[in-house]
Amino acid sequence: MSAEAPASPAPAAPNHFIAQQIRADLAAGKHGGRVATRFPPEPNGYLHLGHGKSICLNFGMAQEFGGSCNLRFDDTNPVKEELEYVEAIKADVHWLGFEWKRLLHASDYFEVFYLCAEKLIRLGRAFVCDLTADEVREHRGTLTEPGRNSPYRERSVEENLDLFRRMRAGEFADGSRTLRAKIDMTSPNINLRDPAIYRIRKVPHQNTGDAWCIYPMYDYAHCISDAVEGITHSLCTLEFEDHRPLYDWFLDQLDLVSDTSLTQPLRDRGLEMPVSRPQQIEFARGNLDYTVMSKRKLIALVTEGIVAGWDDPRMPTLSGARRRGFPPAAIRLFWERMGISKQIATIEYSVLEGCVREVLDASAPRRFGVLDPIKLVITNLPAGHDEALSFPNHPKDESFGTRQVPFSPELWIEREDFMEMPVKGFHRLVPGGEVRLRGVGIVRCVDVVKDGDAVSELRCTLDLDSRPGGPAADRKVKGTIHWVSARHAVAAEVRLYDRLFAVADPDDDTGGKTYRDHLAADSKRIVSAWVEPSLGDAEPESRFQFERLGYFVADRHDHGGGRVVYNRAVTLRDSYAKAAK
RNA sequence: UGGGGCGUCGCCAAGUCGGUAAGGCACGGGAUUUUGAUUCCCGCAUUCCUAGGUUCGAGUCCUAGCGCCCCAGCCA
Repeated sequence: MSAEAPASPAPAAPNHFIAQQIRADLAAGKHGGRVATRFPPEPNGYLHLGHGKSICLNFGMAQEFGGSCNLRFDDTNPVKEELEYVEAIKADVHWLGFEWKRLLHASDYFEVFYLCAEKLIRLGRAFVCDLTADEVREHRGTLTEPGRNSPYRERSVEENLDLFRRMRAGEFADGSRTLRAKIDMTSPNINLRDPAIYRIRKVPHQNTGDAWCIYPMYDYAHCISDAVEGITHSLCTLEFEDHRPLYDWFLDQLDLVSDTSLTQPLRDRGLEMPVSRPQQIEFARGNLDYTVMSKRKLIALVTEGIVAGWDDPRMPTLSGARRRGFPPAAIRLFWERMGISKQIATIEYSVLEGCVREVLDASAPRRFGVLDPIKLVITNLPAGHDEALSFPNHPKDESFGTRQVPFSPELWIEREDFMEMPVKGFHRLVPGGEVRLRGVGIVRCVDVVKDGDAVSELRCTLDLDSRPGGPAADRKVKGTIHWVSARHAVAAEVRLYDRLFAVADPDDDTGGKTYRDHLAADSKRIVSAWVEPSLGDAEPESRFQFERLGYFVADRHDHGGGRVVYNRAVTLRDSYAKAAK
């Protein structure tokens, strides 16, 4: 778990429609004043930024209203899910800054689901169906035509009970039978056309091993899980809106609140939780432009080697964002800024970058690094001059303290901070011109040494009176540039990341294109940089502002043990570059 | 052509008893600045998908359209 502080400044209380609903429920005395939510990922992939929205919402609402939020793995389909993802998901939720009340699995409730199914059968509300998957499809009808009843729909309760028990006992082959709810094959809502409740899958489950060979379907398992966990508000995305009648139907038939026999298996195991009658509320998932978020495409990026893995800093996964150097507070701020509504919306990537800058501006210590070096020699200082200059670690926050930065007459400066033939509006170093070296004083470029066409060295004189504390320390010059002492500099590998996709909507497949055709050409560049010594032994995952360049993070995996490796999270806003366009 | 949703500024998003369009981001302009960063000012929807209607008054109510998203897994 990370040492990240939870939210920084207390944001205003959210007032979106879900918060309003919860407030109203609280005021009406529903659930005895309790608020309980849950984040229910299926452990079949890594969490991405979109999941972040759901995490922030669910944990955020619990936090806001003095309630609790559980982490529940929705592990009802053993053929798709892997234990490997479970640990990654837990780490991501923690990293984002949240703590669950209980860690649970839908599979914790398998015995309850089973009891509930028998109850449904006894109620005459469920039946064992022998139709094949194809036949079920034929009977279902279409969007505009009603479906037809299964020929097995009118089996007796006794026969259904017998068959269902034998399904559980493993007497039948995979896919040969299902347990189905008996609702209405003519419903305009296709979800209500006798949906499957249980299917036969003779596959070992990551938690229950081979204890079961029948597994419950999502619609059935989810609402019961919510109820037995005492969830009060079950928040999910818009596509489940027309599943809500089914969610309510199961719960109303089962009446888990009064029928305590159904939850006895939990109490027997010491899993004591208040049973509730939860309410499902849907909100729009969060989309980000310039990125793909579908699990399928994310997997493809990884398996096709387009990126270096799930936590490649260009990936929209939470682990990718982490490795990129995005602070968790920035991701929380981002989703808070987007808000919660029912409008399907795609937020601009620049909003995310803005949040990262905002959080990092306040929290990242400043440092010097030169990514594209050119030598600058100060000729009026003894060659052996060696001095330690004191710099504040943060321009606006003294609590960050100061640090010593070694200074000598041979420096590295950024190649783009010098222009032999300056364009108008260029405020940096030019032949014969002056510029301030941050914290050093004003230098004048007296000579340009070239190697062929390429500038190899700038020879400058330092105005000693302009040094800090000197009589001309306040003399104004147009520009200030950063530097690193060549003698003391530490070599670093710096990875410059940019957006993975070149177009705002990589999912747009008009003209037969795929997201692969929209990949940006230069989303990753590696440069050899010179950085100030203090950056050499920083802890992995420490974030800094390299002055005038951007925010960088010491790579989680590759930095340390002799290697100095930084990833660029985001550049600084650059109004000069923007104006030049 | 069935059902469920959604349409307010470039991008998000408030607007909840109908009372005369919040806020954020982006953008434009200016100030401060030893980061062309940050910060700070100022500007930025006579108009709410369209067309009718009700009303003294409509983003909010009514009617008719239009557009977009989701649903026909023994996936979640």
